[in-house]
Amino acid sequence: MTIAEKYRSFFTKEKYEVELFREKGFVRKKCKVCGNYFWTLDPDRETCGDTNCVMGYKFVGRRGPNWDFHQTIDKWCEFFEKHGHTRIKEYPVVARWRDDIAFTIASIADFQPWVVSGVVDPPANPLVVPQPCLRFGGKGFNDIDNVGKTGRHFSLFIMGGQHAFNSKKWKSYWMDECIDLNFKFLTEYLKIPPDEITYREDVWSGGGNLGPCLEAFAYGLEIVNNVFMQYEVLPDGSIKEMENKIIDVGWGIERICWFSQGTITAYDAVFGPVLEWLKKETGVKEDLSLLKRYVEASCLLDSSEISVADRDKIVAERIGVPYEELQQSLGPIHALYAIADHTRALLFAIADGAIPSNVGGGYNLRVLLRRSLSLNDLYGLDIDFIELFYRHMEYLKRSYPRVLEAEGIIEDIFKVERQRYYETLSKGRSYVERLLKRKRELKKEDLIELYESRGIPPELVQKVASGLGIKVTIPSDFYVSLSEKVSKREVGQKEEITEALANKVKDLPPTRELFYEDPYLIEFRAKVLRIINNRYIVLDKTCFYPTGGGQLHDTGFIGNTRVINVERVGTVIVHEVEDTTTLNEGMEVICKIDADRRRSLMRHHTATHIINEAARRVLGKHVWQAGAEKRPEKARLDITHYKPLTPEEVREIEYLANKIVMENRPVEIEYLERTIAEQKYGFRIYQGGAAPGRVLRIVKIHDWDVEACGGTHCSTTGEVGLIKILRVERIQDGVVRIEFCAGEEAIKQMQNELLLLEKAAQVLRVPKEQLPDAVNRFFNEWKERGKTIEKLMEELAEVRADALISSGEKLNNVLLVAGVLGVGREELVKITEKIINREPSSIVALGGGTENATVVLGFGERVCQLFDNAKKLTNELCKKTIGGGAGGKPPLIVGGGPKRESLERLIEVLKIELKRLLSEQTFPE
RNA sequence: GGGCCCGUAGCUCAGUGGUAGAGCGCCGCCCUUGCAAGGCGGAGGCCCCGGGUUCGAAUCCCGGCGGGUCCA
Repeated sequence: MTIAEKYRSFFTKEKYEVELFREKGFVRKKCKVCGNYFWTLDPDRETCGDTNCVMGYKFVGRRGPNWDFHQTIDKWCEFFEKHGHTRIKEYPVVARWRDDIAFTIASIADFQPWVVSGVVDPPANPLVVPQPCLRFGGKGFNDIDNVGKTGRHFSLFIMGGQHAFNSKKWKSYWMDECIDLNFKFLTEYLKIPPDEITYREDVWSGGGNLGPCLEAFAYGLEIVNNVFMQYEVLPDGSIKEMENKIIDVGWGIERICWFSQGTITAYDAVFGPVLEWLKKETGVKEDLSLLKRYVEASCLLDSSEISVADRDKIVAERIGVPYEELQQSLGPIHALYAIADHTRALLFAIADGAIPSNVGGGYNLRVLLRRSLSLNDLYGLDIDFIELFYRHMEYLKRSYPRVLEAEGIIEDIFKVERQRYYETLSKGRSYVERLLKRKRELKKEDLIELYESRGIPPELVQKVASGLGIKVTIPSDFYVSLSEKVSKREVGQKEEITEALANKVKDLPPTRELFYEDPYLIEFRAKVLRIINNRYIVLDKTCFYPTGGGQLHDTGFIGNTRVINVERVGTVIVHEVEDTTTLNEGMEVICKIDADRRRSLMRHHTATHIINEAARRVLGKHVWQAGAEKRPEKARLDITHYKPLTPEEVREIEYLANKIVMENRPVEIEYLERTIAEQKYGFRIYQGGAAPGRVLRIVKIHDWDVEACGGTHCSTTGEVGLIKILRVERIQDGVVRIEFCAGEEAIKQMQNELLLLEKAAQVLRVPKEQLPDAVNRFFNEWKERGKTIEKLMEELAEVRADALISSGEKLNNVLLVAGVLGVGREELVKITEKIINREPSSIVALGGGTENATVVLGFGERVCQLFDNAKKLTNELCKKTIGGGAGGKPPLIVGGGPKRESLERLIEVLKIELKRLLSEQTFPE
């Protein structure tokens, strides 16, 4: 049972009955279909207004105010601005200020967690924001498949966020005024007759909060959900009234636009000229009446419980059109809708700095892109995707100029991804072909393996198989079996330690942070406030930097005890020390940090900021920091980039970074209120991920880089000294790791590298400048020599084989060659091969080996099959005499063992055994 | 963040503990008026790297590097 279900009975009629309902005379009724309570002006109404309850969309063909996409946004904003709201700039769809979600999934996400929890003031109150949101589903595979089919599902949609914040400090409106505004917009702007509007009661929960919500419906479409965040859920499951009560209203901008136009689907209304162009380019013409019937039937089927293929079959039956005919007729237009949606979502995501990838949120983008390509191929649409992206850009830029950020980069990303996709497909195809030639039959496990490890969907397997005349059936539960895997989350051990410490320091005042006041301070006096478990020390002030923001902690001394770790626990800084016997709570101590270590960390941190921007200038605007670590000896920076770095790019980045160092630019620190910082510098400041708190510490390298950062920095770039990139690696699709060092470490590094070269040059006795040529020559010579040796061994084996053949004894018409030679295994094998190839009626048993004993048995073609069990015999004898074993199969058996001294005896025994076996048979001449 | 798959000739890949292979491509010769095709011969391998197990590792184990893929 969900939290919302648990508290459903708590939310009684009174909790929903707003002023408007009383004033206008709304009546509360129970929906005869879904059983939910709803409010309406029409006393005869029996259903709540949800699509399923009223059996479909009822506004199609009904003309409203007829707004296009941009007009919808403008009108909607205009209405709320007229009623005291401030329109704020939308947030990116990539949620960089959050560490719990990859993409912005709702307008309220803009204000979580800092504004919602009351730590940070809202940018305006009340406010509206037409926020682009990405949703890829999460329940299952079906959700994304809805896009294009139901007429209302999008992977990217604009949520018209209407928010009002109420706290001790902030006052705004609550339910009465909210629903009042709501009703005004629906009736006055959207011109919906009042008695067509219904408000359905529901309970909303999310992120540990709970509250009543009223969903507004008209003509079978939910247009807006009014959520009132009012309660928080405590750890014991009980609820309590929140201090910050927030109005979280999400308007479906696409739905309003659709509603205002009365088109068959929302796509027709929203994509405007882009969809027109797509239709013209591809020549796709939809059968309008069939499409209308399809949407009417399809919108009733719950997408999360039924696969799209099944749904289409049901729809086909309901509207009385054969399934195949339906597919053929509507498939292309559905594909166009989906492609228009997916490419729009990709455009926004890429413009905001996301990159398709095989991990994280990037994977969702890859799925969108591949799905678009596959639909394009399936219906032979032959869409020029690059132009499509630019058409979207052209259309969207009026309301969302930031999509232009994708200009120039989106082609390259698309091309790289497209190539990868088709490579995977063609490799997959040929792999399946080979597999089928070997196996003829594929089981469910095979199909799953093909899909999971090679990305070959079962449909493709089926297609390839039928080309070879093989039938492969896809189990109906195929995708279900895939999703059955359970993922476990590991709880960090470290978390538990900090949690235990947190309880022991929570009564202490915040530690004064001297490292921010003066990053060059290395010695200070402080008072010991607390000693915990003879291991942890809290001071009243400190310049020991605690691990954070990717920068490692400082080390040093408190009094004469060594500091080995420093962590931030809430607002208190805790020092972990070796022992505390010389310290007492309350005493004053002299503390000193390891200055060299700190200096090195500062250089590495400033260098990280320099490199980050250098990479962006060299590689493109899509580059964002995806993680970083600064250690005393080196640092690493992960950046988003969609292909591996070339050596030239690496050199260019390194060069540019050092140029900034040499220009000795000032590094300035400033403290800004979060929302002011965002407005002044944009979301680029969130390079290091989510920065906590109300006030942000902004680190600014003059005319170069601005980031919210809690680290210690050099005061000018010149202090970094020198930046040396050590190596780059691609840690996953879309993320490249740059490892580098700065200052003294960089000098050491360069000296070490030079030393390596010098050592190598010395070995080859050439000047280091000639090293590449010399190494190349030596390597080639080495290869040539290997070939010569091979040839000589071949010849030698020939000679030895000759000698052995003439010295062998003939027994029962078979030539028996046995003996011990002073050669290694490889040579023994070669000699044996030569003899048995030349003498079809021969048996060879040779011993040799360099350190260990080796024996090789060979059988000529004509006697071969009579010695099937020779391996077993040899294996046993080897084990017994020389302590090893033997293997292989006739005509060649190889064995060996460590007891070299018993080799002669082994060969003797083998000879006797072989003679015995020979005498038991007769062989023709 | 987690899982799975793959690294062998220039390319696509077979080979699962015991002689490193195939197809395509490349070079030479033969056949042909020429082209296409065919026939014969040949060159071309740190079997990704480093450890370990073993008498013996392309093959098994561990680690690393490189690529692919599925899922949260």
